Amino acid sequence: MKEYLENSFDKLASKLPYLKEIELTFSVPNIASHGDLALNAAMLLAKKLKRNPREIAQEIVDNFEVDKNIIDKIEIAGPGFINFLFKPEFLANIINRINEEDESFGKSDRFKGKKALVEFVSANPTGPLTVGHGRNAVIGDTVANLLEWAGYDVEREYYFNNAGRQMRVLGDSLRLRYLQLKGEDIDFPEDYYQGQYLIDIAKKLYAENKSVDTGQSSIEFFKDFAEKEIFTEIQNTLKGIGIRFDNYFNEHTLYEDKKIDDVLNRLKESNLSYEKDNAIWFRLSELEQENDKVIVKSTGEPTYRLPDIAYHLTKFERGYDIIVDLFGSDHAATYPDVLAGVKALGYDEQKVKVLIHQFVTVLENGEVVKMSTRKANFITLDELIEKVGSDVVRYFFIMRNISSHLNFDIDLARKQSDENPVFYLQYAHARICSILRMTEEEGLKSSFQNLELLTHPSEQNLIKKMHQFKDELNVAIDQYEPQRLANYLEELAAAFHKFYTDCRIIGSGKELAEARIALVKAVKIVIKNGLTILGLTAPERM
RNA sequence: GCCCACGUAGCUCAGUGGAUAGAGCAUCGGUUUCCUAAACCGCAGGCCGCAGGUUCAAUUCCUGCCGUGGGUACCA
Repeated sequence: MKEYLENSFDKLASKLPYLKEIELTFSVPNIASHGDLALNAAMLLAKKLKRNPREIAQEIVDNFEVDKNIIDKIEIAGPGFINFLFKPEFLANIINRINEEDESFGKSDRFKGKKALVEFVSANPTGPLTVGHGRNAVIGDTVANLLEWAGYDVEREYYFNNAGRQMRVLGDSLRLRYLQLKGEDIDFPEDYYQGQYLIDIAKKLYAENKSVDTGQSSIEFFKDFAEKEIFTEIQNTLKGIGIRFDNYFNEHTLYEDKKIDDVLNRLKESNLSYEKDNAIWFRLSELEQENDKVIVKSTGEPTYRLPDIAYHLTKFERGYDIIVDLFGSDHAATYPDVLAGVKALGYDEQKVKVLIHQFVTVLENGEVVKMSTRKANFITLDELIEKVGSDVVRYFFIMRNISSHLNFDIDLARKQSDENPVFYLQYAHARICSILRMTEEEGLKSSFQNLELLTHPSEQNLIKKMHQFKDELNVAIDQYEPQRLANYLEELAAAFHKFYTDCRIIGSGKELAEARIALVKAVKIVIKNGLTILGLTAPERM
């Protein structure tokens, strides 16, 4: 219906040129008596035209060509709102469309032919994924799904670093655990990786081979072994919530492929770097940043900024139209430097969309669990999936605005598992499937012949809700706000459950019953598609 | 100190500058001879952190303050 008004107003603008001066936004009023869509243009124009807003509204309405088959009523209300009320028969046509388009209802080709890269998770293989990584993983995958529905060709990428100090400590931690298994009395350093998972890996190694060389030069071997085990584990965890990556990008290849040297040379040529105190500095103060920062330490080792810039250049070179980076707020400080570098080297940094999600606070037994991979004290994503299931995990991580802190109360998610919103949505779907099974037994079919019989307020409300699906989807896509879709689906499910209690199908007369079946099938499709985008299952029975 | 995000009902949180600020949970009460009660209906619950400003209109935009979290390294 929004589409219809937008097109109509495009035409109207040639008669009333001042309409071109403002952005026309049709919004769904929160009070039903205010119509189906409202336009606030008259108020916006009042000042510009120095005229009374209600008078302008009247002029707009007078010039608007009303198609009686589509629009029921136009009203001017309040300070100058123009409220449009649509003909129920017109609105009901969406039931046909949804049934026809079926599982592609909601897909668009707005960005057809465009390539997108979504980089997420990107945890280094030093331990199992935690709950915090879980939020990142689910948001990233859902954003990728949304982009796909908007027509993008999307690649999911995981960036990692398996070199450096962190990984050496990991390797040495495993070496010491291995020695402990051999019965040696080892004083395990406090700043080493304390987690049980490394003891388990040591046990596995020990079972395979009891005489591994454990001299100082063996750290590399232990590192490799730990990395391989941990990475396998990470991939299994991700598989458990339905996430797969197209690419795993190893930071190390940036060195092998001379990308790092390349960046260094280009910065130097552009006079954006200089040497001081034996280190190489990045002249960020020339790039609207606060201070210059070190990119190569006096030890010769690069700081994280250098490979990050080199990595982003490869993203540009690979020809994506849009580059999405997702990370937690603890990394929020790193990206301005990287973007400044990218821009200074001549790339369009506008293509990079940085999404920063806030932390997850995990509560268990009423207490906040502090997360640290290094310390043994963390809850793994695996444990969480095992406790509450993949669907609940995905939904909980996506149901809130990504810039809000998220409280994940494990006891609550588990204990109230039959009262949480995930099941509310899924139950609506299962209920419809059940209805369809029953009506089939009764010999009733879906029919578009008598959709005008769907006049009950609950039916009308349901139809109008379905009209909003694409709008909500577009907002979720354009604003990178997946929680929009979750909120919408809850509203749709509520509208369905209300319909279910108000309107029966079996026993309501063949014509009405068959129209209602068509309606309910459409709802099923929308819920299913929504759940699919969110990465959840749509159960047929519960 | 400085930078970023957040602050909405008892709790967890929705809310593209618009009309009477919403939902779930928790509390209390009601609905099943009938397609799944994992549902529906009702009661109650609010200085939208505080103070200014912009606007015809501010929970929404701007400034300051307070509170929470994160960042502020030749750690990533």
